[in-house]
Amino acid sequence: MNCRVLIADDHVLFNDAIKAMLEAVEGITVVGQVSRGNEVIPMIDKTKPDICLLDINMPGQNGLMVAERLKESGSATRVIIISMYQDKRFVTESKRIKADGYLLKDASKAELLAAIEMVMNGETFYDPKLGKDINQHAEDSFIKKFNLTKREIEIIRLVKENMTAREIADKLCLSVLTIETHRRNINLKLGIKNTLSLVRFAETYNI
Amino acid sequence: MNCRVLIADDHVLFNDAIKAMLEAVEGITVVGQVSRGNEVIPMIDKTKPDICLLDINMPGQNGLMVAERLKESGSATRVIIISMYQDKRFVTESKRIKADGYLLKDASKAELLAAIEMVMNGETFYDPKLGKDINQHAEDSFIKKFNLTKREIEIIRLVKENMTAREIADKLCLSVLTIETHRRNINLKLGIKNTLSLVRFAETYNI
DNA sequence: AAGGAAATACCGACTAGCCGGTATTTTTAT
DNA sequence: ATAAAAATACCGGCTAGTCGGTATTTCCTT
Repeated sequence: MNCRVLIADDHVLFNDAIKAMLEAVEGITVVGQVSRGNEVIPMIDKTKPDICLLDINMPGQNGLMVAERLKESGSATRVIIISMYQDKRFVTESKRIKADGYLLKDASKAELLAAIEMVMNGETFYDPKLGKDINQHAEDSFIKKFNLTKREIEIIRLVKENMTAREIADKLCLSVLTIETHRRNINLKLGIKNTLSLVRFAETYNI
Repeated sequence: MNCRVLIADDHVLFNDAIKAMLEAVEGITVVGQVSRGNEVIPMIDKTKPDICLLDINMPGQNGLMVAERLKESGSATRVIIISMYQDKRFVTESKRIKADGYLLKDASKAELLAAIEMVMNGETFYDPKLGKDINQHAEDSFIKKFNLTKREIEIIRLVKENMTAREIADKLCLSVLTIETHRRNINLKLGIKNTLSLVRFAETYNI
């Protein structure tokens, strides 16, 4: 397959690097790169790429808005959103505007190439790390890695939502003392001492 | 020149792309890539790179803390901070810990190569786009928007580093009661009630 | 059925943070 | 020089969380 790709990210270094990486791949041509949202569509009109790799944060115009306008115009160019955000809101919005893919910057080169191939084949590719099922899998391996129980993980999630032990106790119909014991055990297992560390841990491991 | 480079960024895609881009350059070898802060120094010990390209935001340990520890240990590996932040505070901190370079992700491939060459020649390279007026202005407008004082912002930063009021008091040679008063005033101004909210605020507004 | 793990809940004591306030000193702006 | 803002520090009282422990019940695995 021969695939023409346009890269759009506000970080020129990222653009340059992705271009170098993709151009080493048989069958992929990088036709251009832009770093401002409002440069994307004019460049697409000019170079007619098969796929546009599109960051969300860009000066000039937001990547999702660009993608929406592109799709509304009936363009043949497919769009893969490349984002650092795992945030469900961005994923949901990407699906609403019918973006052809959504990849996290945590993804590997291999995953990017897989996304490009699937999208070229007319399929969509949403990063497997997004969504509930990945959370289930993560939860299983996560439980094993840190020896956390299901209840502990549930409580970690509620702490992450900025709930106090009392609020968590009320929500789960348990004693506040139970919650505090769980938190103590969690802190022991994770080697941490306070709420902020726990929340950061939860964010790092995407609980 | 033959230059061995280690890449450290939490986004694997960025790592993979930078690796591909650098390996196409005569005289540069990528000896490894890591995506967690606490993996950096063990990998440096193992691969002995000439230069480490180091992001600031990484799980496990902050890139600047890693760089500081590296410099303090007398390592021969030079450090170029690669950051999306133009923020003067990061630049200042990079200089304080004697990082060999600081490059924005807005920089181009050519600029990265120039930085690598200068640093290999024993010079430092701080991205020319960095400048006082932008960051000073950003901080000024931030102060105005939330009506925060300089001391309050300083304390917010230390809270973000997970320091207790007592630890902050010791560090600033003030009474813990002073710190608690500042925190009270901060919470009042921002309309928040606890440490987690404060830290999230600080992260959202990039303090 | 039995044993082990998870979950629940409590005790006492401590640190940390929050919340209402007041007051004085220092620094900055006019 | 003066006024205002910022910074500093304290009082009393509260909630929240942490830390050492123990004990019982429920659930799951063997």
